[in-house]
Amino acid sequence: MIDKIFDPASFEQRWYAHWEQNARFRPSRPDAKPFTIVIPPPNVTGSLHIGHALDNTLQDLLIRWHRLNGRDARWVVGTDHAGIATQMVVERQLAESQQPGRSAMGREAFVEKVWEWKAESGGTITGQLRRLGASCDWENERFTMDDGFNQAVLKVFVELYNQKLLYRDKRLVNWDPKLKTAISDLEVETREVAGSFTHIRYPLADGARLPNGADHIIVATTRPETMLGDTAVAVGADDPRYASVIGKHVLLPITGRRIPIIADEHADPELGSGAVKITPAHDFNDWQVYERNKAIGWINILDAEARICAADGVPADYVGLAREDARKKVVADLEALELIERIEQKTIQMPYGDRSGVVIEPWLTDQWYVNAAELAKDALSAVHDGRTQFVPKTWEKTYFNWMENIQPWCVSRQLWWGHRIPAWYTPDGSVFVAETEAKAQAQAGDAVLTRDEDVLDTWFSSALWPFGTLGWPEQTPDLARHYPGDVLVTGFDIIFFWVARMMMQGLHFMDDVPFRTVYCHGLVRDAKGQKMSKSKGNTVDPLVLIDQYGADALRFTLTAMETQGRDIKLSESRIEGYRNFATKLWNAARFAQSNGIGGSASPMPPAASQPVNRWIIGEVRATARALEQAIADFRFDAYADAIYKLVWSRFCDWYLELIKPLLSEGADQAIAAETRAVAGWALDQILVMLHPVMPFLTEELWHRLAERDDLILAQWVATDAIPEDAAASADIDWLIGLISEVRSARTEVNVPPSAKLAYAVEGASTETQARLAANAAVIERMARILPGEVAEGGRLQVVHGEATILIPIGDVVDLAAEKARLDKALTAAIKERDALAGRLGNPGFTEKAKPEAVEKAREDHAARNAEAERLAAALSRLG
RNA sequence: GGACGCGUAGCUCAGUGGUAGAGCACUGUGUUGACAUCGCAGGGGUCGCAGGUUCAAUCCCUGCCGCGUCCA
Repeated sequence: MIDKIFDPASFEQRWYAHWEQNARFRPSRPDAKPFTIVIPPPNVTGSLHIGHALDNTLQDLLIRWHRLNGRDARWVVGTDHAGIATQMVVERQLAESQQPGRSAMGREAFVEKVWEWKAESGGTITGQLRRLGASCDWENERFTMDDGFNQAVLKVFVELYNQKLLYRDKRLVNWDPKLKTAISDLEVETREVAGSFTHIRYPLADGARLPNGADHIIVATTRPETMLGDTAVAVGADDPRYASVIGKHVLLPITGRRIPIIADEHADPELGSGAVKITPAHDFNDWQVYERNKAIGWINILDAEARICAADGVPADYVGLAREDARKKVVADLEALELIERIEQKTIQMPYGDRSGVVIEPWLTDQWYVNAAELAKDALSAVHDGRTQFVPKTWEKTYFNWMENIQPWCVSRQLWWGHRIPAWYTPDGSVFVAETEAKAQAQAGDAVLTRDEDVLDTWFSSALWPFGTLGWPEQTPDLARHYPGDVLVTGFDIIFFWVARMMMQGLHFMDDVPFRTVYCHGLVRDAKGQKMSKSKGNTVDPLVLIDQYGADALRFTLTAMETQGRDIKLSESRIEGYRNFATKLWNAARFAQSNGIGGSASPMPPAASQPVNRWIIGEVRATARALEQAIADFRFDAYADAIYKLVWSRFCDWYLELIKPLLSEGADQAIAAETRAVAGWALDQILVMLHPVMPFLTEELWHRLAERDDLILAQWVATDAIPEDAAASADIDWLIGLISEVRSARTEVNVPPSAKLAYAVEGASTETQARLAANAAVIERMARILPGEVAEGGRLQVVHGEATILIPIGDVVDLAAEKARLDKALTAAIKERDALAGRLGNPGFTEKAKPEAVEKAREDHAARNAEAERLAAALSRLG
């Protein structure tokens, strides 16, 4: 029996364990068409946040739907080693437990610690995905640092190197002085902060003067300390203020160095003084200037932690100062020299590391780069020609824009946790790249080799996820079968980080796109629309919501709120509402069971003679069609809405109520049997259709209603085999309309719900009379009226179609209220009738509008006109 | 500065070239042994503003205002 109380916690985890233990997530379907999704691998350090809940709910919906539709559905799962994030977590833990730090314990011991940590804590997120109901292929769970993946990474690195698409280069990188590693452009976020713009006078050397007589050039900077590394001052070639001093020098204060005045396009005469200081080693633009004017050279004045280091002209008392302290000291020293023109307070843009939160320093180092521009070519054309499609399409523009302006990708990181770069150096600096040290040694001959200390950017391996997880570089059957994947579901925020790079690597190494469709969902925000963040304290923990409302309710909420191209503002009342929806279905199933309605024997609808049964079969069919369309269109909200309406507004509100008389004692046995069969079938189809969204509840009810195989592997609704039944729809629509109107009329004139009244009918067609007779029991039950003697006097008049139902209510009647009610209905009918008449009277409409629109207007006009007449007649009878 | 998105009921959001919808909230009410996590009935919107196209615009076009995001 189905319990009276609906308690999702009592069965959710039980069903998950059952499915997983019985290999339900990946049934053997060798002959079926594959359907493949690769999960965006969560960080192994991670715990499930609401964004994961959304992302994985949508993926699970697709996977379960296709599984029900007979596909060989495979959801490839695993976790990402998350280089920086994981290293930070473990380092923090070491610090908290007073253990020796990373550098104290050394590389090998530290990496060992991280593996230990992963073994202990790395399973958190996968456990949480299970709570959500994610039906992943856990038997083939992968990790971006497992043996197979390591092979893939090595092979990709070596091949790209041999193809000259990956190279070592000395250039400015985004240096994170806290983490002491290079990071990529994408890991830098620009923030606006309050800062100052310091205008400095650089004295001209050798007695030179500007045309205006000045003995100095004014340059302005937000970072005065970098002047210690200046190697030139640039001015516009045609700038009359400075043309005469180009080629001459200034005496760089504090350092005493002479640096040249050069002409370069970087100096914009329109901006400020028109002259700019050039610090090639600490500014991206200035490095470009150096590239055009190599003679000026460059001077590095910062160490890895962004402290001033010893360099040409840097006074000894600066060495070792943090950049902020050096800035103050430079300003103070310049002030003492009376070389500060002025200091302007203004908002400035500063680069910050997205992980460390500290100011990023452009720093000159040797790093490994991928020639992303080359790899981007095919990745661009693959989207242009539709081999991969973005949904919603608008994200394609974002993708194009970035891909068309892509910069070399810095892939080396000065970390210990990650894939160590397979490059070896000889003492004289020659480099050998190979998959193993032995192979490198073979290339290097007798030379002593030292391996590169660095590891690869985490995204370097993530980019291989769609094929690395399927066994590549081995040519496995899995790879042949499941690459390319069908859909990638992800947040738009990682289009650059991940999607673009998977496209590049997939096309390069597999010669095909990694997925046919990229579905980008929005961000989950709090109820006020604020981005959720730990620092704001407005995060919601999906696990808490699951405990409170059940995973199904959370899943339904996220599905219903996922509309294309919009972020989700999550409100708890919505989750509560869908928990109530689950309760509603639970109770409907309980009712079914108590009336002898059980599981159906076949996916085909039972033979049905009764209009109400034929009608619900049609409603199931229409809903299944709508759901199929919703899946085809990736309209998750439409999926949720359609099944919600069927369950609540059709099945529960009407069907179950309409069949109650058919099941009552003394009812026709054959009709009752038919009704039980149809009701059982319809309820089963509801469970099937709802299963992708609410897997736990539906599986539980599926088994409570009958003993049978699991719902997760059931068959989707056989829509093709179900004919349309317009006659049944017309019958039931008429009936629902009648009951609704009678109820409404009763309420408006304050007839107590308990009063059961007699009625007569006027002007009814034979069809209507037949319908009234056929549905007498239901009309009595739901409208609380039954045929009887109708006396003159106060009566309620309900106009429904061509018929008017007369319900005498004698002294109970509130004549004024009834008059007002009819008046209101009449006014509405007249208003619409006249609007339609106006349209039909307009030759422009009748001549130019589509014929079917004109026809519909004529029909509507006639119907409204007739209704108005009957309402007027009813009013006049009232007197 | 460039690009994109969004302004529809009190709130959160669907939607359509031809009478505007849902959930929640609100009001009134409780007859039927599935369900008060419920039922029934109801109120509430010049669809941001201004032009244009059209027989017809909330929907298409242009401009403006407001909000947001990404890139520089």
